[in-house]
Amino acid sequence: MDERQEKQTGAGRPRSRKALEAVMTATLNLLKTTSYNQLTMERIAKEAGVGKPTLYRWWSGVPFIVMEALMLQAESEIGSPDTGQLISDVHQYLKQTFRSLTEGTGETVRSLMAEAQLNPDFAGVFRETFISSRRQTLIRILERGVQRGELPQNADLELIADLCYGPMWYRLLNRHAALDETFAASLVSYLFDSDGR
Amino acid sequence: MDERQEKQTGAGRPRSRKALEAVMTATLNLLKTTSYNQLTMERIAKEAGVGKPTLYRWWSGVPFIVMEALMLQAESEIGSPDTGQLISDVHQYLKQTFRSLTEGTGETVRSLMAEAQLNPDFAGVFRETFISSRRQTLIRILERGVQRGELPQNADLELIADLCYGPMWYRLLNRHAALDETFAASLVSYLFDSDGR
Amino acid sequence: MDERQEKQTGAGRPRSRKALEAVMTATLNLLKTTSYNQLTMERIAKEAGVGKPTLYRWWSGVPFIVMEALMLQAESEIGSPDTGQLISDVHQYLKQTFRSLTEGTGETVRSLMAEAQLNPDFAGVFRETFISSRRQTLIRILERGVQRGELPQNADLELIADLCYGPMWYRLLNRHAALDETFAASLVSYLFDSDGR
Amino acid sequence: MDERQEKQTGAGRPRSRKALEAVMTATLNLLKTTSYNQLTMERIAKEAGVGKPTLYRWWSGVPFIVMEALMLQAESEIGSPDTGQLISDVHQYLKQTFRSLTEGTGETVRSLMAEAQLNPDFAGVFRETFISSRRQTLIRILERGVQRGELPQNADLELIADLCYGPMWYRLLNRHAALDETFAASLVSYLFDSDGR
DNA sequence: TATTAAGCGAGACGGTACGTCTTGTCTTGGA
DNA sequence: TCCAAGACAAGACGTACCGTCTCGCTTAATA
Repeated sequence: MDERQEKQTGAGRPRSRKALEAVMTATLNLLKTTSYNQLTMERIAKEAGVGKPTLYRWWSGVPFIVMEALMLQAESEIGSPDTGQLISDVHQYLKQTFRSLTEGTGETVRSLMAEAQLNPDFAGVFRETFISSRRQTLIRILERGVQRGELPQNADLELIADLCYGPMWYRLLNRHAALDETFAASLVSYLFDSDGR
Repeated sequence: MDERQEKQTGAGRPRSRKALEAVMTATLNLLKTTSYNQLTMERIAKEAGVGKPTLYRWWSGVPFIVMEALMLQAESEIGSPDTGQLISDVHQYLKQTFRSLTEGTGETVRSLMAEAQLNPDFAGVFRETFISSRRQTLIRILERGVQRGELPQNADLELIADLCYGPMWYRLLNRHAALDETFAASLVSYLFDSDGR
Repeated sequence: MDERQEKQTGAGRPRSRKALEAVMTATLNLLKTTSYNQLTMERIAKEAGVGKPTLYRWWSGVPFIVMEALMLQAESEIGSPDTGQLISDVHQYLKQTFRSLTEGTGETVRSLMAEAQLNPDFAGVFRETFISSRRQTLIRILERGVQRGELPQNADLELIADLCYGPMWYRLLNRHAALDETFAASLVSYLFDSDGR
Repeated sequence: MDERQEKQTGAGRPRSRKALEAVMTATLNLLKTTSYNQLTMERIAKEAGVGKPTLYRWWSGVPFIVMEALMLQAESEIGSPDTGQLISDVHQYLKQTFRSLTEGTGETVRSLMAEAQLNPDFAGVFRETFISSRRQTLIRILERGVQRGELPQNADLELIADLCYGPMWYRLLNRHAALDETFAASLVSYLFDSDGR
């Protein structure tokens, strides 16, 4: 994922791990006190005590830095539950995800999704790095459901994934209702429990 | 929708209809050839042959202009189908909406949603003016379904609306799959047809 | 000097004397609280409760209004002394002029002179209307001195006028020293009193 | 005269000599074809091929740039004559000064003096940098006259300086008569030659 | 151990867009 | 018929960031 610290062919000073860490820390600090759209390369550089060229050497813009900082922070915060039952796996997973968004990173995640719409260079990276991995986790949970016979062999897992993630993103972005446990329960119930209708 | 030209309390030159129209036209023209995030107040002013202060007198920024232009263009493009049957009403409505997004305004709508994430001043206006009206249309369709007995009296219409709009926005923003007729059909089938699973 | 309030030939609403007076009053009021270069046509119009086009109908810019207001205010504030003696006439006249500048209009007069440098349209009017009349007053005092034999028949009165007014303007504009009575006395003494050297 | 390029405390890209020179050249060029009050920061930036922030980094406005350009151009154009005689020294000095103003920089100098009246930030700098140095030159000439006994020990040199510079500025600003050699001669004669009256 | 070249901070650079201000003209409706 | 109110096109203002560049200092692997 990161070919940056290798090479080191001949002489010369190696790249400073310290600078990278300072940037990540500074970014997370700034996100605590200011909103995403107030972040600029200049501010991050100043806060991290790092030169702008250093920033540009390793990242091509603010959203790339923020995404990396976010993934570094949230690393393995959300696991993949395996209770042996589809409904409770999905329920668990959604609850975890909602909580993570509500309590912490929601604002920033919203901003990154927004950035991905406006910045084509970032869009691809964001989807393949950030979104895709989480979607895969859900798809794997669903696949286990198919194996167990809880879903039909020909179930459209992509559609079901959209039906789980779609409403989540919709509420996250549109803010017309909370991403709380009630919502997770209703969602799971409506989607998987025939009696829930 | 626009109470501005009514103010006209006493004296004073009234708002120039010509300038307003020039701005709307220029904005739509620019959107045809450039992407949303290349739009600037200055470019719009120049294209419309209008002074910047005139722009700022009536709109507080690019997204507000774009939203108004979009609503003016799409006025009544999407109707509210009434076939007498819930499933086909929803199907019809989603198909219409998807087509409108796919063929024309999708790019710009995505950008406005993104803007709403990054620009708090715009967020409220966007949701209350743009999103809300369309959501109401769907809710009304669902209510008719309840009246006809196609949905139970206590059905959670807000949840169902989220399950319709959520996946749409998710695909629009995340671009991992098309907003085509197949998707509309699958969605409706999964949500309302017990045999569709 | 002012052919504006006459005519009133046929029908129609007569021109408002009230508006003119309001402009003059408003201008003088504004000059009490703000500096000349903060004056704008718009601010004067607002303060006077007058439309901008009305302002432009009668004056072509801020300095023209200010000059008229100033002359209206200072009308006959400075007389032409006639003590029967050249030296005391000039001394008297300079003292009067210095006092008027120091106590009141100095700031504004400085600004008008500055404006005349930057604004060719104003330059001519300013010199012919404002400066010239005062210069003539001094020249007349000097001529009386020639008639009385206090100055030689071939005295260069223009040069002497420059020697009186020049230092005054120089100190007014350059502010390196005060325009006080001592200065008036020294000036007269150096210029007219052979023993004063 | 310019302690800016010496700062260079530690790191950082040093001030670009090229940019500085381009600005000076562009300013002098523009002054040849347009009048001072048509000069704007934007035009200078464009003509010099320099960004506006670079201009504002080093100068706080148009008059500051113009003054620097003028001083750079006129550097040591006017010397301090020393003929051994007061009258001819002053005469020489005034002739030089008049010629410089008449042939070249007069227009711009007038404008700067005007600017100093309207712009308090500029006023101080202008007087201390531009005016003061020239006044000192004249005062030194007069002091030599005192040492030689051509002027009394207690002569008021400041007054005499005002009597030389005052009429010059008066004619420069008021334009009622030329700044020619005749004027220089009359002035010197009236001020220093008892028989000249 | 000394050399040496890359990485580093700082920050100036040419640009672009911002949102505000003022100018002088115009267009209404009310008096 | 004249006016106040104020909208209009134009364009300069001074600021904030952008992404690139040029410095001189620091630092660690190579020789």
